[in-house]
This record gives sequence, C-alpha cells and structure tokens, in this order.
Amino acid sequence: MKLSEGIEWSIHMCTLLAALPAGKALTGAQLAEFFDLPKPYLAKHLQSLAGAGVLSVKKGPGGGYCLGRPADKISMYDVLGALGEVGPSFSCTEIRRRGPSGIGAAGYPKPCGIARVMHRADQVWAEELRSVTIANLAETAAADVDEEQTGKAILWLASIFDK
Amino acid sequence: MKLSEGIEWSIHMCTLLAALPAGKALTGAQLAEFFDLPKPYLAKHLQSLAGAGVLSVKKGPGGGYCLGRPADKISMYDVLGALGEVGPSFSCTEIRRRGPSGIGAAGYPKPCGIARVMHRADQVWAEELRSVTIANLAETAAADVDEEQTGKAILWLASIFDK
DNA sequence: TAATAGTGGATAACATATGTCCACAACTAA
DNA sequence: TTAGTTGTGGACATATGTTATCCACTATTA
Repeated sequence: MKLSEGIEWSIHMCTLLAALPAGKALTGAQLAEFFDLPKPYLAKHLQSLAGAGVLSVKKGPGGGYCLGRPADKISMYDVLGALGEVGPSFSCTEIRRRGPSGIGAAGYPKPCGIARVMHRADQVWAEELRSVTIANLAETAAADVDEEQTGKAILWLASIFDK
Repeated sequence: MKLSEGIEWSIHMCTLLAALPAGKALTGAQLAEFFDLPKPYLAKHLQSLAGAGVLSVKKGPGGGYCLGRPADKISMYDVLGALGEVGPSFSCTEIRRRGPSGIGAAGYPKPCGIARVMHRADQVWAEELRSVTIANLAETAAADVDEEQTGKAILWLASIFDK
C-alpha cells in the first residue's frame, strides 16, 4: 500500500503554481530547480498532469506550466488521478472459485465479500482526498510556513519574472 | 496504491480456518490445495500470519494452522498488518526544505500539510478495515455462497479429518 | 525413534518504479 | 521568416519489490 514519489512532487508543484501571478507560467526546468528534482523525470509527471487537465501548458519562449483551472477546483484526488494512482487497491482474483470446493461462475452472483469491504475502504479514502483542494493546501502552507521561506520564494519568483 | 496478492489469500484462509471444528488445524499443504495456490509461497504468508499472532501453529504429526484467537477478535486490518501492508501510503521526503527557497529544518515546526491530509486519508481507510472482523466475513460468506459450494467444502474437510 | 510439519535462507523470474537521454514538433518574439 | 525556446514522446537503463521455488534444518508427537 504505497504511493509513488511523484505524488509528492506533483502536489507541491501545484501548490507553488497556485501562488503564481495570473498569466505567469514556470518551465519544467524552473520547477525542477525550485524543488531540486531531476528534470527529465519530472517532465514525465508534468506531461501526465497536463494530459489530465490539472495543468495547462504553453510552448515556446515565455511558455511553461500553470494550473489548468482555479486552485479551488483541483482536489488532491484529481492530482493522484492524473498520475494513475487511484485504481482499486485490492484486486479480487476470485480464488473462491478455485480448488476442490469451487463451483462454476454462475454459483457466485454477488461479488466476494472481502472485495466489497476493501472497496468500501478505498471509497472513504478517496472521499477524504476529494474533500481537499490545492487552494486549501495553499492556505494551510501560508499559515504554517516560516516567513523566511516565503520571502525567499518571492525573491526567487521575482528573479525569474524580471529577466 | 496497490496491495499484494497475498492479502486475498490470507483473508480467505482465515475465513476458512474460522469454520474449522474446535481443536482442528490444517497444514500448509492442505490450505494450498483448498485454494489451489503455490505451496512454498503460501508458506511464507502463513509464517507472517503466525508471527503476528493472527494464526497459531502446531508442529509435528496432526499439526498445522488454526486461528490465533477468536474470529471476532481478528479484524481485516490485523491481517493486513501481519503482512506488513499497513504502513503510511504516503512518505513525505520534505521537498519543501530543498531548492532555493528551502531553509533549515528548524523553520518547519509542523509536519507538511500535504502529509497531514494523506495521513488522515490513511486513517479513515484503516478505520474501515478495523471495523470488519473475520467473523463478519464468515457470516457474509455463509449468506452469499451457494449451497453447492458449502456442501463441497464440508465434504472436503470431512475427508481430511477422517483420515 | 521415525515420520510429520513448520522455519529460514538462498535464489531467480518478472513487473513496476525511477531516472536519463535525445531527436522532434510546436510555439513565440523579433 | 527565422531563430531560439519549450514541451513531446519514445527508447533505454537501473533499482527495487513482488511473486515464486527449493532445500537443508529444527521442532514435535505418535
């Protein structure tokens, strides 16, 4: 039961992009620099996020990535979904049909009870993540983070956009 | 976000063992036969389950595995835990400390907000699984399964214990 | 004491996650 | 128009984890 590391990168990137002035974008290279992450691999995740509409992309000079829709319309679940991390955690292989006591598929009109419980657990998990948006995270972060970091981030962004 | 296949095997095994007459046990080989599963690998899972106290084990002739405590005292979460599948799904690598805007660890007195949300989602997931016991599953299965299968299973068990 | 049963380690096949690289297409600004 | 910038998509390599098998060893009991 583990999520890929790209999840953390992606959500942090979205939170940063949510703080961008309107109309501005950051390139893949700039995002990689800000978070000190491997450029080429990060690009893969950016592609997935853009493909799912979580991010929007502009090519050419002055281009880059920005949020695909308002931050309060992007849930954490959406981000996970863009990276393909929200399938069912449990896959029932119907072992009840196997072995000496197994009977034909027709003998099992209802899904296996174990799968039903697992599915319910997945549901409440997903519901929890659907209830939190990038906008929520940005608020929380603003309240939690030291002013020193906020200042450094603003300076860094300014140095990008003033060029 | 995926659970190992051994989870399914283990929970089904527990449900079967819950239906055993008191004092009886099944060997690893018999369990593998009942579910048509690879013996040697199944043995690994049995070891983990026994190590965690979910199952109890008796060596030597007439030995085998049975439940380690009453079926209504074993939750699905316990079984997952025995197989080491209940750690946090999200591991925060503190990427907020990295890059040009990162500051010393002292600047982050609170855990990252993203990790907090993920943790909350894990909690509700775990709570759902803690609320269902092997006894519950056995009841559900008894109500759902065709009589044909129940009959075959009883015959198979009788053939084991009459030897 | 001999047969039965589980234990633990070594090993391997296979899939997935992670990470890198490069030629190419799309775009913008001058 | 053109030249530089930026993302795209595929091929490739590596690391890690899952699934699976086998075997020598220990413990137990009839």
